[in-house]
Amino acid sequence: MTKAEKTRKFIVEKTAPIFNMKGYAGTSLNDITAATGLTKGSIYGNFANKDEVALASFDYNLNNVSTRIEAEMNQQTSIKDKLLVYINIYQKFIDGSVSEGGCPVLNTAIDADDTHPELRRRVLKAVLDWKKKLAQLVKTGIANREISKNHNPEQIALTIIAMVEGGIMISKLTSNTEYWSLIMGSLKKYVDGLG
Amino acid sequence: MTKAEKTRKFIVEKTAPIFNMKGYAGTSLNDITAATGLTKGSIYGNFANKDEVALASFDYNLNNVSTRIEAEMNQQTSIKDKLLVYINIYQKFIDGSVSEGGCPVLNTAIDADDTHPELRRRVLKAVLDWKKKLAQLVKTGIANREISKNHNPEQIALTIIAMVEGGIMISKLTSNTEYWSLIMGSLKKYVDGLG
DNA sequence: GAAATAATATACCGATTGGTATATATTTGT
DNA sequence: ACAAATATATACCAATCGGTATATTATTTC
Repeated sequence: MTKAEKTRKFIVEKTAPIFNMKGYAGTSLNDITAATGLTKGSIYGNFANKDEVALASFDYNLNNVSTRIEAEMNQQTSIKDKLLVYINIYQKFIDGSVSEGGCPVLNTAIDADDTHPELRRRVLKAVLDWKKKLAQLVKTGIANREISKNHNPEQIALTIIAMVEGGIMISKLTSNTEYWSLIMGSLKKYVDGLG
Repeated sequence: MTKAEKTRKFIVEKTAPIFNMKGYAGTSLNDITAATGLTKGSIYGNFANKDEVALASFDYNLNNVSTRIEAEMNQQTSIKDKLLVYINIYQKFIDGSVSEGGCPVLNTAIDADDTHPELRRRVLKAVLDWKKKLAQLVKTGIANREISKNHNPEQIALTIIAMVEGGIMISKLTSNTEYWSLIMGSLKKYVDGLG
């Protein structure tokens, strides 16, 4: 790994949480230099512009989250338990240990959908990939007879995503983890009821 | 209504959609003057600063949405139908006829939770009020025997809010109203199952 | 309708915005 | 170790940021 690659990575690691918390417009180059201790010249030696830093930061935040989820899923054997991994990592979503500032998919979707086409494109892809992955799990569950076949995999996938993201919004805003537990309780009942 | 009050209202009406779309940091005073056709002097003659315009805009957007929801609820007789009014106004949420740029509760929660304490306070109150109202409806439904008594009203309220807001995020991002229908299909099933 | 008052426009302020040209270090390959 | 290449820092740019003092124009009130 060359020096520049290391620096690029370093910049992204320090900057990604800021973009996740403050959004694209709310994050200034001054924020970036302050967080990294580097100068503007150094930032622009490694990135063409603020957009490139924001996009790399989103990719980093997304990768962080999805890697963690995937690892958690791999520890589960049944499809239903895989669909429910979100319940157990709520603390990490809310306290910031996975991604400071909450879920980058939710944050970026709201931040960018009316303002930043390229960022929107990436988060759109993230949501569609997520949906696809969950729907595939459901299909496997139907093939396994773990889930009864009268269910629509896409609908289940979308419902899970909506409950998770809506739950993150509520829990983060209210700083109330009990709310998260209640919403996830409904999600568990929903998934259990698919059998 | 004095001239100044009219102007204040006019400024908010023209500016509120911009704040809803672009967020607090993303909306500049130039945006405000461009949208109203007024000058900066006129804006600052009616508002102390950008914060006041943003707060008034949020109040306006929130009032727009909750007035519309309340009207819709009043047309329904059963508790379950009241809990499901969100389904039928999805078009208005997504196409912008209720509030351009999507749901102001969701947008402002994400925009302000890490950046703007006063705005956060207001949207927090909005969510808690919403939860309280839905929980109260559920309690009435339990008293009516429309909903069975083994249910937790607060949990039901939170679950509905999460599904609605998560559903708005997904539908708005993907511009796919079919996704909204599928998620609301799950919500309907959930509410119907409370009986 | 004139005087007092309230509302809007003009012209400006310092600070900050994203971005760049160039000089100075620092790595890297030999 | 030394040159060539790369990476970082300095110093600057025009444009825009939120905000204000003051002048001008409407609107009330008598």
